Amino acid sequence: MDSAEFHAAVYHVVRQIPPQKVTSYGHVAKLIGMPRHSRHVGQALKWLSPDAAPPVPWQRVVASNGTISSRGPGTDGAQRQRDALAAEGVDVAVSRGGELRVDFGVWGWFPEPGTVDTGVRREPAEGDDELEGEVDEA
DNA sequence: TTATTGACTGGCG
DNA sequence: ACGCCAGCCAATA
Repeated sequence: MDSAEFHAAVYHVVRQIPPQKVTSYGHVAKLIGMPRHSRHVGQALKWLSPDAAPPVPWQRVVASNGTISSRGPGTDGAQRQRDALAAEGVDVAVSRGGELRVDFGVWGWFPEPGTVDTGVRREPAEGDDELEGEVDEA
């Protein structure tokens, strides 16, 4: 899988996160079959253009402990993520230290790998004709 | 070529 | 709860 496919897989999976649900970078990495690429999931979302169509609900991906990474003092990314989540009804708690976090027990979405469509089926082969309907069975 | 850098994770104290 | 560290691996410098 090259970089473009990795991006595509990340976007495809992230787009399947239901509204009012959140998951972690690490879990997205697992879902696309690359469990050690959690950081690159973040990169893929970082590089995502805001006017992508269809939109990618990047706000539904947070760190494995449920917190939203600050991305540095001078940035507002975490704030925008909180706003985006709040806008769709997700309760984002704010700790005393100003740390943003969501309760995975309530909002978590962690399906088993293989139960979601990664958008990457198999290597295209000669005469590999396929009905477009059978992308998933679960 | 090697070194550093992450929208990270998991373990240990 | 919090901090520190090792592992991780593509992109950058």
